[in-house]
Amino acid sequence: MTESSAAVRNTRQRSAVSALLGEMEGFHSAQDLHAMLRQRGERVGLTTVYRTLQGLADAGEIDVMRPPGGEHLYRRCSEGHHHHLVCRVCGRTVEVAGPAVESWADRVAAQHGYADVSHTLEIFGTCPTCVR
Amino acid sequence: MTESSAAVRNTRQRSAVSALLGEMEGFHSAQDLHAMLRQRGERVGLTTVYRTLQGLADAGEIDVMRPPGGEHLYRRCSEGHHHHLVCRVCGRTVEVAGPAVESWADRVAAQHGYADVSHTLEIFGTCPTCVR
DNA sequence: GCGTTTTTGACAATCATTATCGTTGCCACG
DNA sequence: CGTGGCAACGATAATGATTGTCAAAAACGC
Repeated sequence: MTESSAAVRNTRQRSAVSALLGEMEGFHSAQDLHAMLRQRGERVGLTTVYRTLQGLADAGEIDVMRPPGGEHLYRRCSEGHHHHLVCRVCGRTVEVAGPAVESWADRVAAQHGYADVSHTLEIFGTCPTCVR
Repeated sequence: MTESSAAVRNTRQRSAVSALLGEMEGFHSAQDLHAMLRQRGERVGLTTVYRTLQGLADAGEIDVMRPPGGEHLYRRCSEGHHHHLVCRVCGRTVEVAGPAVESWADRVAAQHGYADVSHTLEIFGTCPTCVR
């Protein structure tokens, strides 16, 4: 503890998870990602996948979504803050940005005296393909 | 089967859950509600509480929230569509309405051709009391 | 290279929710 | 008023994702 370094080490497993997310489109569950890494021959423990995903999520490098289905879905996505429009049939996802919503949320929270504000917003619908 | 009635029967348990929700403020988990019913002497099974809550949620009579913590929280709340501003420390909740957000979500979804649109929005912050 | 410290990973534990399935009670009709 | 059908109930077991544990392995700084 005499050290003050960041203490984030660069490991093979972390790179593998990060790389995989870089190639993937759409959302995947932790267990999905774990299975994919296995298929690739990467030897990574499920626990580590969870930990790595949490770390990345904390660092803001990936996005987490909690669909009604229950399991958490992770995805590497563009930097800024944004939300998702998800097809409830096929799962196709569109990233949407809503500056108006952001400011509205902050304003409302401030009106009630709430500080350190964050929010989650997800839009569900049926995409054009699945409607037909 | 010759009948076409709605087949929603009026049971003691359903009334109990509904009544309890009517008296409660704030959000409570299914298990909380179950425990409270027990304390009152109402004999209701946990399974039934879950089923009833789901039914009420489907009917739009109560609101469901899925905080990052994991468990679902239920609350009887005002009729119209609205969202919640929740203190992440003490859990105090404020109902907020955002017509602008509603229309924005619908508009964005429509732009991408999505139909049958719904959305979830929750705002988290630290309430004035907990800030100090 | 060496020691320290983080990280890993197999497994068990947790915990809310859901399924099962025999029993109970509501409701309608005779 | 009695009865039969059918939905609801409820105790328990099952599910399944996530988190905790802890010894062993690996990475980083020197």
